[in-house]
Amino acid sequence: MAVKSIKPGRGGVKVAEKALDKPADACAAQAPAAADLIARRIEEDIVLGRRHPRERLIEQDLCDLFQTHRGDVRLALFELERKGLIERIPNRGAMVRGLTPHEVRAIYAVREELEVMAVRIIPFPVASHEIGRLEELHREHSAAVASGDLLTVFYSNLSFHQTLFGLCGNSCLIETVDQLARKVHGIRFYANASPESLDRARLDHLKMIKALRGGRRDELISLTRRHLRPSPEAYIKAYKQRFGKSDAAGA
Amino acid sequence: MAVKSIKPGRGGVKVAEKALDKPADACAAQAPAAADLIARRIEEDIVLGRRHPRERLIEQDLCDLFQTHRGDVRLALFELERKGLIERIPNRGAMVRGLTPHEVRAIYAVREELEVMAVRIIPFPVASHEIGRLEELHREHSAAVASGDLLTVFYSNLSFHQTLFGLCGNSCLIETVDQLARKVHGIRFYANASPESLDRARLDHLKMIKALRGGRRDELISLTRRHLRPSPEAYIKAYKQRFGKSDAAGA
DNA sequence: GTAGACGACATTGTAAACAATTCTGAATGG
DNA sequence: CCATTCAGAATTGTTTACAATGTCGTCTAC
Repeated sequence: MAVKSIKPGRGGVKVAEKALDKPADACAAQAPAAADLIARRIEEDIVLGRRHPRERLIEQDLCDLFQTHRGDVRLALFELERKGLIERIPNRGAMVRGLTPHEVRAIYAVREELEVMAVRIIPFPVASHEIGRLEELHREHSAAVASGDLLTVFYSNLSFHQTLFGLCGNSCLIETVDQLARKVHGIRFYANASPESLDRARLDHLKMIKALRGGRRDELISLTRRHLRPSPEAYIKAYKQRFGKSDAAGA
Repeated sequence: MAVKSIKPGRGGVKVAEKALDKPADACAAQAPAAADLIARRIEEDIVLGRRHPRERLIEQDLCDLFQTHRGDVRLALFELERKGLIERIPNRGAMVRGLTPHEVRAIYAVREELEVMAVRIIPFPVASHEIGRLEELHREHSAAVASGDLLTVFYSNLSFHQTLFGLCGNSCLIETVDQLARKVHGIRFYANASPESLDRARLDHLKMIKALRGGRRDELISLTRRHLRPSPEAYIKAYKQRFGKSDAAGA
């Protein structure tokens, strides 16, 4: 178990640095990570309800499913744990994790703060083609709502918001907003349960687009705020009905 | 490459779920992850300047250093990439990554928003023993500043802010604030270069404690805001002197 | 009939070996 | 003297096997 050969001669530090010098500048950020895709797929399964809380995630099963080796699956699992979507117990494995009302409230409070910040710093006026993209996504979303295609509803809604917040120009903010949204994707299905909720969301989007066109920032802000409210409430209501009133949360 | 044995009989889904049932409720959140510790150590090295930008991170070297196998090191490297501290190029390896002024500005803007949110929602009045803890950390920080012990300055400053924001009670917010702070730990050394900066930070902390004791929330908020400003400016100034004025950032 | 111990098995964690990729440096030819 | 090619080596990525751990069903003793 001794140290084999710390540096076998050739690759000194100076040389090694020089080795990566060019690519560092040239091809900047791009992550076609293999294991990352698996994490994404599993995350999707979880938030779309295809994998329910408490369900176990066996490494070998996932290997067979994704046609890869355990190294990548393990990697994905660790990442999902870090994101808080699954729980891992050493030597015992991983299982998908549910959210408590307390956590949901906390997350939504931060989401509201950051999404409001995003629309607050969007440079006005917004280019017409950007608004056009939002309108197209809105049409897609509306059609899905009308036809009852919940999966498309989910994804077009996601794209709408990503596009909207993407206008703010602060990459860190965009990333953080996205990250928080992901944490609670799963509970959206509680809010999407009723057709009225879906339609209200649809109308909110329409109003947002109009406010954006009219340059009415304050209206956009209050719309953003209001738009977030129903989801956590629907989830918490369902949670209490299911598990009793053991809330243990206040903030 | 065929499927070996997807489920060899014994461990059915139902049984498997039941297997993890108890621990799920009992031992909740605790991550003594082996690989996570390595990531933490490397991160520390990076943000404390012990590893400078462009430096390569060789898996085998890290294995020898941390006395572990490549699996864990790989895991740590992927996590650090995800956090944005290092850059990984497929088949070529990892190297520590510097921040552009553009990124720094973006991160600090979000930090300001969230840290202000944190102090805004801290339940007042704050318990006396909590303020006592802050005072103790402040004393530690002051002593370190006086003696010029920059490492202790760094860590006691860190603890001070974690304790302060920890008062807000929103776990998601605490986590996100911490995460963003980590991204820019490295650039603090630019701000810490001058003794005046250190002393100003020290005085800020003192004022924060006083505002906290006096229940003057507005003052605490403006202090929090002001406290964040000098660091990015110092970094950007140093960056421009070093690399020229190729800023490419505005927000 | 039930509680506790035992053995088999499923699963995770670790280690080592192998394959693929890419960098380095020298040799060759113009 | 410089560009190109080519072999060697370092490093990463993948596969496999093995060890460690925990769970489940059963068997035995009371």
